[in-house]
Amino acid sequence: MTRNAERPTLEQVASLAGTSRATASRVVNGSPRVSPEARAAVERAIDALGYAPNRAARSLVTRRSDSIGLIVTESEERVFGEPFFATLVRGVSDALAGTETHLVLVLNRSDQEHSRVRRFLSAHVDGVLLISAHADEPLLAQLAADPLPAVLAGRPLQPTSLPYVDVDNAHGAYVAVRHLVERGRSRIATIAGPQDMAPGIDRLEGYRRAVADVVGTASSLVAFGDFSTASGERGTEELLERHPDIDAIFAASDLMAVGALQALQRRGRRVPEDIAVVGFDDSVVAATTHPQLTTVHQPVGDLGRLMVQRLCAALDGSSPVPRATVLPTHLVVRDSS
Amino acid sequence: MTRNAERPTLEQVASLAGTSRATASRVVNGSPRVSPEARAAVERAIDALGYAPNRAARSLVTRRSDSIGLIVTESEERVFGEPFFATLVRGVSDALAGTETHLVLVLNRSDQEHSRVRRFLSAHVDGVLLISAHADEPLLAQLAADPLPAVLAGRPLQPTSLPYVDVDNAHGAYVAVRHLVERGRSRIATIAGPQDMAPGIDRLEGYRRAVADVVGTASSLVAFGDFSTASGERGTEELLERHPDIDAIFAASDLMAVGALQALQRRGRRVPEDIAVVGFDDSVVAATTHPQLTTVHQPVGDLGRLMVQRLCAALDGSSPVPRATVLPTHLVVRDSS
DNA sequence: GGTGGCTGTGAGAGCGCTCTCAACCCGTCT
DNA sequence: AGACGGGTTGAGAGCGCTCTCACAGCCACC
Repeated sequence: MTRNAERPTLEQVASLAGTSRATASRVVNGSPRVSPEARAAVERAIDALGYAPNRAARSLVTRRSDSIGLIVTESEERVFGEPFFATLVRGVSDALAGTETHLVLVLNRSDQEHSRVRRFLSAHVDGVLLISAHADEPLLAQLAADPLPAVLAGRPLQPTSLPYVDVDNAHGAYVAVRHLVERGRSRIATIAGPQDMAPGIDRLEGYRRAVADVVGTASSLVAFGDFSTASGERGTEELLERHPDIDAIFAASDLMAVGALQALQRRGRRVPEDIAVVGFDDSVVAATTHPQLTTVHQPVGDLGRLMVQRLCAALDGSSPVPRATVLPTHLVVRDSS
Repeated sequence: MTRNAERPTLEQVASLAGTSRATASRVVNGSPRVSPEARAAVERAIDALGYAPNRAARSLVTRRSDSIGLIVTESEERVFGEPFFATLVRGVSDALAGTETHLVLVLNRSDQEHSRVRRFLSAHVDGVLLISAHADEPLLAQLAADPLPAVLAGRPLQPTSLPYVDVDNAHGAYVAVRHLVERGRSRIATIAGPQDMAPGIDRLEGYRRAVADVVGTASSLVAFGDFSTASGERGTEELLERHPDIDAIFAASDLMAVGALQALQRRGRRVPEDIAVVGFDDSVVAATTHPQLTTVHQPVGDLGRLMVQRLCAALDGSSPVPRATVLPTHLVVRDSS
């Protein structure tokens, strides 16, 4: 384990450059108070030795870790469509690319690991990005009480002072339903998501607002699911039973929309001729169904990027951090509507 | 940024416990050379103060970072089915759960970031997990030359001394084709993946071996794709044109299988009645197609877990690290075959 | 009663870095 | 000529921890 025993230190750089360690440090950290000659000499020495600063030593004195934590709670991967996690991580990584900041990943599974996450938080990162679907996420309270800067993915359900970045779920749903109306649909039902999760609530609200905007459209064509394919099937069957005359379904997730397509096909209803279907997420599956799914796209990569930006702002205290940032969603029209 | 100014140090723990810093350190690190009384006193002090060791200070002296890097190259997320990344990370995280080791994520996008990755490697982690599809990945050579322990996901194409963990692509393909044979299919074609990637090569090899096992089966019913849906469509059309009488297609990825389903449907070929289709990956989309896709499941979570185990073995030098570890794949039979 | 080993303990060095502080050089002003 | 000020520099402390080393205490043995 004692690798890199030969890694050069700042001391060696300084002595090769013929300066003191302090001056070498100034060069490494880009201080302006260094003469051009000294700077050049140190830079030459750095190249010659292949010097890279020892992060631990630096952290010890600066009291910064130069890394941020990405905490993902268990349920998340199941709830969001699969591209979500990878795309978000990509966005976060993008935003971090120019900096020296590391991204430390913590998947928060069970309660037994909770203490681990806590210690982790307080000791090892400068800030935290939290991805959590659970409304009752105890970490939220912990983070709010901690001086550690944190940014949430998605609107939290309970009141908290922590800033968050979200996609405009309500407006996305609203636009999806308006689209169905414009296509001439008048009996538009929805399969809503869980009502203990912000996306579930907000997408249903968008649906309701759009339906209320249209005079003469019934407003109670709602079934509830859990974002899964199976629940989409169940929801569709329930809707067809209660309201056989519906001519459109807005599903609050692509997977539920897939379930709807399957249920409709089983019942012999043609999509989009008899019933139009719109999903939400613009996940991989949306392009693999038959017919291909009209769905609401959410800018997940931007979500990650913006979370980092907000966190960095909080870290260096340069600019005030807005408590809420909401990114626009947009409709992707394919063949199912 | 000067948060946690009040974080307790080992010194404070020791003084509260009435011992020296050295003894407190022994307790923290679980040394057996401490009397029960001293241990209890220190533990009480730790609880009272809410002490957590300063990682930077520890790293500085131990010369370990207690973290490992997960390096993912750009193309990867596109190539593998979407659940791949999340599931692998989950497996890695699982394996790390009991330890104090952190997981640092690096997405290696462009060449300009290459130097960043290099510095990162040499300075900040004890070991590396590399996920890379590219055969010509320059990091491979760098890692092989570096004393930094590394474990690869997937068989590397060029010869290297680095250990890797892979899933049994060839056998998975073999089993898939044998399954088609058992279902009575005799004109079995394949849409192979890119031949500059190990999974593409190995899955084709498995197909060829299975076909060779069956006397009287033609062996040149091969089209090539890039694992994407679109390439699956193209490959299917190409196959149908060249060999209109094929009665089964083994696609080297689920997405290509989806493309095949779409192309077949357009041509009015029924699946599985006229043509059976089998995919590879057991991704989310496999369960959302119509008919649902028979596919080869690969234990991606186990892949991650095992990579960590191999890396840890390399780190503590306890046991020799096998150069290759291959995990079994298995067929998931659904409706398309 | 002395020797040897074995256990538990504390003093102290030092990991590589940043940052404060005082010193220094040199040109400019009184 | 002396005082002053801005720019540049180096000495040195110290971040919180681990780990070596020496030593004190204790038992068993000759």
